[in-house]
Amino acid sequence: MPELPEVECVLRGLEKSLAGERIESVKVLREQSIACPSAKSFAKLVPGRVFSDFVRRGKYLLMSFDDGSGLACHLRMSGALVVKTKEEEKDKHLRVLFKMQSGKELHFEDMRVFGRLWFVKSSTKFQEVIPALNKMGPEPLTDLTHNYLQEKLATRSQSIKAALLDQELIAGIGNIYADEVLFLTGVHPQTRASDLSTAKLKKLVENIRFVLEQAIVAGGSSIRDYKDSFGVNGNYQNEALVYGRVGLSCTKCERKIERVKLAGRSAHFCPRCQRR
DNA sequence: GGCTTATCCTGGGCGC
DNA sequence: TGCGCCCAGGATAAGC
Repeated sequence: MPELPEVECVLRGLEKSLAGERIESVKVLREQSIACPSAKSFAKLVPGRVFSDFVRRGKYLLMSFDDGSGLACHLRMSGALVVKTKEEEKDKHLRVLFKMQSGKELHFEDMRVFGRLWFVKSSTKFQEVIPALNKMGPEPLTDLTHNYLQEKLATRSQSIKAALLDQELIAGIGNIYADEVLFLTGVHPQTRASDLSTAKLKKLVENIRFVLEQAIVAGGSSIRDYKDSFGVNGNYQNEALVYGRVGLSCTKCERKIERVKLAGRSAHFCPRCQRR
C-alpha cells in the first residue's frame, strides 16, 4: 500500500519515463477513479497536454503540464501508475489508460478502486481542487522538527500511532512506516501523544527520516499491492521489523510481536521493546 | 474542537 | 470445489 516512499519512487520513475511526453488519448474504464472533473470531461480535457514537472506532496502525485494545467493522483491502498508499451498485457484492474504520442502508455491500475485522479485547469492551483493539500502537515524528510511535534502534540490526548497517521500533523506516513518508526523509537503505539518526552520526540523525528529514506533506497514496500512506475515490486518488506510479523520473534529481544486495533488500523509492536 | 468509528471497495485467505 | 465470512487500509463523513 503506497505511503510516502512508494509515492516518491513512483514519481521518480514517471519523471524519467514521461517528461516531455504528449498525451494522445485517454480512456476511462472506471468513472469512479476520476475525482474531478467528470470522467467524460477528464477524457476530453487531458489529451494534447505535455508532461513537464513532477512533484510529490505527502502521498499525492502532482504532475504539471507545459501549459500550466495539471494531473494529480492519490494511489490510496492499491493504486499504481505504470508506464508500459502497447504490446504489454493489460492488467485486469486497469482503470484509466493514457496513450502517448510516442507509443508509450500510462496505466492507472487500482484493484480496490480507492485511488483517485484529478485534472486541474491552467487557471487553477492543485490546492483549490484538492482541499486536503492546504491542511497537510510538514514533509517529514525536509521540514519536520521535534520542536514542531512537541508544540503540536502537547495537548493531544490521542495515541501516538493515531497522531502519526494524521496527515495534517505529518504528511505521508501510513500504517506500515508508523509501526516501524515506533518500534525503532521504543514507543508503544498506544502511548498518549502528549506523554512523549523531548528526547523521545527527537529520536522519533530521526527515526521517521531514517525509515522513510531507507524505504526509498529499497524502492518502497511491496507489502500487499504496491508496485512502482515500471511495474516492479519494492524490497522494503524484507526489512520490516514489526509490520506483518505478528507471532514472529522480535529482532531485538525475541519476544513475540503483537497486534492491536488502534484508530481503526492494526498496530504491530514488541511488548518488551515498546512498553507502555 | 477533539477524538473515534463507520464507510467505501475488492481480492485473498480461511473454515466449513 | 464452492460458498460465506473476515481482513487489509487512506481519506472523509458522521457521531459522540
